[in-house]
Amino acid sequence: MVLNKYVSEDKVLLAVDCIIFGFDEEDLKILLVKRNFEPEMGKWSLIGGFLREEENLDQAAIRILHHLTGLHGIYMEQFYVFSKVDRDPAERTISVAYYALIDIAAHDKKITHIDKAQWFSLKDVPKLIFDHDTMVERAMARLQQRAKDKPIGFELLPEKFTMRQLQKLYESILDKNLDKRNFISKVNSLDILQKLDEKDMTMSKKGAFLYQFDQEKYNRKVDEGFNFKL
Amino acid sequence: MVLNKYVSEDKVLLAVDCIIFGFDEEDLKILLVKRNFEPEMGKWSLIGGFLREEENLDQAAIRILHHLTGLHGIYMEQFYVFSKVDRDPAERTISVAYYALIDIAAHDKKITHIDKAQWFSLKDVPKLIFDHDTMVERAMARLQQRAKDKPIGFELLPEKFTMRQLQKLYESILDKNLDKRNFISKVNSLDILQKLDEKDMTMSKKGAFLYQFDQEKYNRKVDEGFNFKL
DNA sequence: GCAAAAGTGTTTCCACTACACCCATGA
DNA sequence: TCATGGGTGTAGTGGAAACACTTTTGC
Repeated sequence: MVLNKYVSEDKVLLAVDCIIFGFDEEDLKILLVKRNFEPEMGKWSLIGGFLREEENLDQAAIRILHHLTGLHGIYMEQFYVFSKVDRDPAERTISVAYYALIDIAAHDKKITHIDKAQWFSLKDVPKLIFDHDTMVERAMARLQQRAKDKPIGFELLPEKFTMRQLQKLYESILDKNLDKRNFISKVNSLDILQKLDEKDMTMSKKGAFLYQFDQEKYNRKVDEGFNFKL
Repeated sequence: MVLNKYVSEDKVLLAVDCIIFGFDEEDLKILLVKRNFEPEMGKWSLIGGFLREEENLDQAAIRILHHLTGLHGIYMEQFYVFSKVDRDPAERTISVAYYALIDIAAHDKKITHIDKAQWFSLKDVPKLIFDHDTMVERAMARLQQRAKDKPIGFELLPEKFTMRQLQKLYESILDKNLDKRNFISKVNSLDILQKLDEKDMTMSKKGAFLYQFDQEKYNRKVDEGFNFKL
């Protein structure tokens, strides 16, 4: 028989909040919703929900993201817990924050059906409820850090993309301009992209070659202890 | 009036577990205790406790560390949340893991009064309860990462230390040998140490100069956006 | 005088940076 | 023919790594 020895301890509500990053060829954005319950109903907020008895936090994050956006198979990573005593005025709530990376273009139809969900450029994020502003800041910092040692950028792009798109994405994440030639040779040196025979003709008359992330090659390199730095 | 709209949500126990790193001139170690309550009484465990209503997680971590070791003013950092459904067989418990860095020598007297607390070399850690092994692994990974971009190593050394000690510490953390000359010139280039006129005579006939971390200089450099990399 | 740790510089190499021109095409 | 974005190479610089000998002094 297993005794419950913890009966005298306080229990708390454990929330999961998601910072959903997207990229639309130009700008890094996050997805926000108008909160439809009290407190702070009608204000802009991250999407979130509560952990349930039968799931772990990763599962909760996936469930919440899926429930509110219809999206599956999204890259998510837990990055920090926010626990200020009065962060939620309604009740003591601890929130585990996750960030998610999605390709806006591929999933836009699914998302836009949601009432009151809207993409905001990072430069242009409104005041959010509770400590959600802090969460966004911190998610951004973590994303910048991660971008430098793991090729997560690809999660934000369509399966096929041009070098130009990739560069613009990294410029958005790192918030600085990069040199075209240097960027390309760095990326090529990683040797994790497949150059396709197709071209993207939407951006120029000449057309730009499309590339594709090669997950297998990447996995092999990770196994070999290859040290990614972008 | 603020309504509690969350009444239907599940509440959970939120634990804090601490991976306490120490360094003793030779080896990187962690502090473990023999658990004195059920379940798993008598097995080796990280120190931990539960979050209380009136505190945030950082405060809880500080309280728990202080309560079990008598130590104050210790460097601590939250690094991950563990939430597997059955991680604690007694009851659903989510654990927020912190790592702490302490100077064994300076605090050893205080710590050793604790029943059943013991330092273990990292190479030599026994099987721990629950998922504490995973926590230790992950803490170690985080420590290695942090050591590279923030001079946290000094938290593990006495106030005054020799270059040799500092090097051995970094060798322990990074788990690889470093070149003496390269290490010293890298450290010197950071320009955050004060060389003292004193020498440590315990390790050699010649004696080795003692150094001291210069917090002010460091803070100034951080403000100036200096990019630490060790 | 020798063992044991402290201290000290130089060279090599590679990765990062800066930088400018031609190409292909549709209009 | 020209405007637009696509594509390509090189030289210079700075930090990281490799590397060996002399100094001090207690025994």
